Amino acid sequence: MRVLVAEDDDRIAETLTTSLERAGFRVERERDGEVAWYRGDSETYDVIILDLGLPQMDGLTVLKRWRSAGRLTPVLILTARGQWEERVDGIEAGADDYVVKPFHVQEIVARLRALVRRANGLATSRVQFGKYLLDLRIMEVSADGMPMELTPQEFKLVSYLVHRRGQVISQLEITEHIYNQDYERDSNAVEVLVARVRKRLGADVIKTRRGFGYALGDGY
Amino acid sequence: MRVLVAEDDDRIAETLTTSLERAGFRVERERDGEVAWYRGDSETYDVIILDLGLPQMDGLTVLKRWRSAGRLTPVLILTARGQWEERVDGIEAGADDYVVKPFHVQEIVARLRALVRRANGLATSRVQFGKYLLDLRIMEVSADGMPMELTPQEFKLVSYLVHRRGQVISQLEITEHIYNQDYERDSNAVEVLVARVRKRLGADVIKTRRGFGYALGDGY
DNA sequence: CCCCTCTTGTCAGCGTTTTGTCAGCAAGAG
DNA sequence: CTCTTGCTGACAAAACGCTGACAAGAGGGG
Repeated sequence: MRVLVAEDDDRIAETLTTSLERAGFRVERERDGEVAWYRGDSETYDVIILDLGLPQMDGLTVLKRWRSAGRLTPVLILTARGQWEERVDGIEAGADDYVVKPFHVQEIVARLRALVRRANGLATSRVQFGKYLLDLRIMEVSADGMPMELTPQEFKLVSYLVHRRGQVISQLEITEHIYNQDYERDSNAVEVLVARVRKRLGADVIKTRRGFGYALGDGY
Repeated sequence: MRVLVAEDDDRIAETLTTSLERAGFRVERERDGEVAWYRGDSETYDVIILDLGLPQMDGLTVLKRWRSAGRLTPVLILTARGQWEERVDGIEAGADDYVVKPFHVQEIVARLRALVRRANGLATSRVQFGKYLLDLRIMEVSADGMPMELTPQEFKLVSYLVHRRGQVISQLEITEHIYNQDYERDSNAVEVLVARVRKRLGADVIKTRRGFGYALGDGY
């Protein structure tokens, strides 16, 4: 889960960052509206948190530009208490949800999860794949009610593959989505991780497309 | 991946060149706006890096000319810090992304990759050619649902030919687009590759135009 | 505070597949 | 017929991904 936090207040941004990272998101932060705009335009995030009062280019403009360029990444906006017109404007500009400052971080996390789910077209936070059930809320994969005891990193990998079911995903893409930016070019961490997941869920859960990447196995 | 770097500052150009080459791009460099325009107009690059302050003809003009001539090659522009209007102008002139100088080279590389992905992916992820279906999402060519098991290099060749369907493509062009910079001028690697694809998909999928190059066969 | 456990990245070694090279051959053009 | 261009099969090198072992770091319990 890759999330962009566009927020100029350092304290807020840091609170968000730590909580989101703890919740398993990969956070990138931007304090300038214009820069935030082009990152949201050129990169693929799973969800974006957007403060409306940004320097350089205000959040509403940023959002409108994304939408008019066809970017459908779910956006959650942050507004100050009492500024209800802002919220209305935001929703009309294409925001998917909003949270009022000051906020509870858990609330943000919950809303983000909901947004991502909705965007993926998954009705619930629980997804069935093959004989397994992936539950995003409790971060668990189970089979017939029996939990599978995945480690956090393994869980991230499975979530991402399930999320992009039906596609082949390169090692680079996996690295970018489940690791923080410090990725070494020649590391076989992903391969090892895949092996570990296979050892737990069965070898055919993840299939290898040599030279291309990985995908969920047939029937998953 | 073929990239044109239009930049008059030697130091910047060299930094870019080495990093891009290390990242697997095939780099061509031009320091003069007018020449850059001509090359971008007559050659086919996968992506172009364009400095706006070029001698002879400024970058914005170059870009506008390409766009009005229908060249859709993704362009990333380089602007100086603080030149906010430049960026807006650039985007409106048809740039796909921009980076502010001074920049981190890794950032450029990441952006280029994103651009190329977007440009290739946005076109269409599934294309029918003859009895075959090319699916970029799962990196597979299939006939009646039966996957054809192409190797990565074979797949790249087919993708490129399909992408430029109806045109005759020289061996040099193929080399430039599907190999990294290290191509030996006297190598028959492309011929061998063509032979391998023919062995898999049938001899008439690719036809030879002796002395000129290759093209997709009639009916494909 | 120490010790134990769990997680995770790194590494070296291995088997397999992929790919470039080469030499000889076939075929088209003149 | 000759010359040039492209094709083919064999081979070897390189790339790719898998595995088991190891060690550093995080976290928990005593």
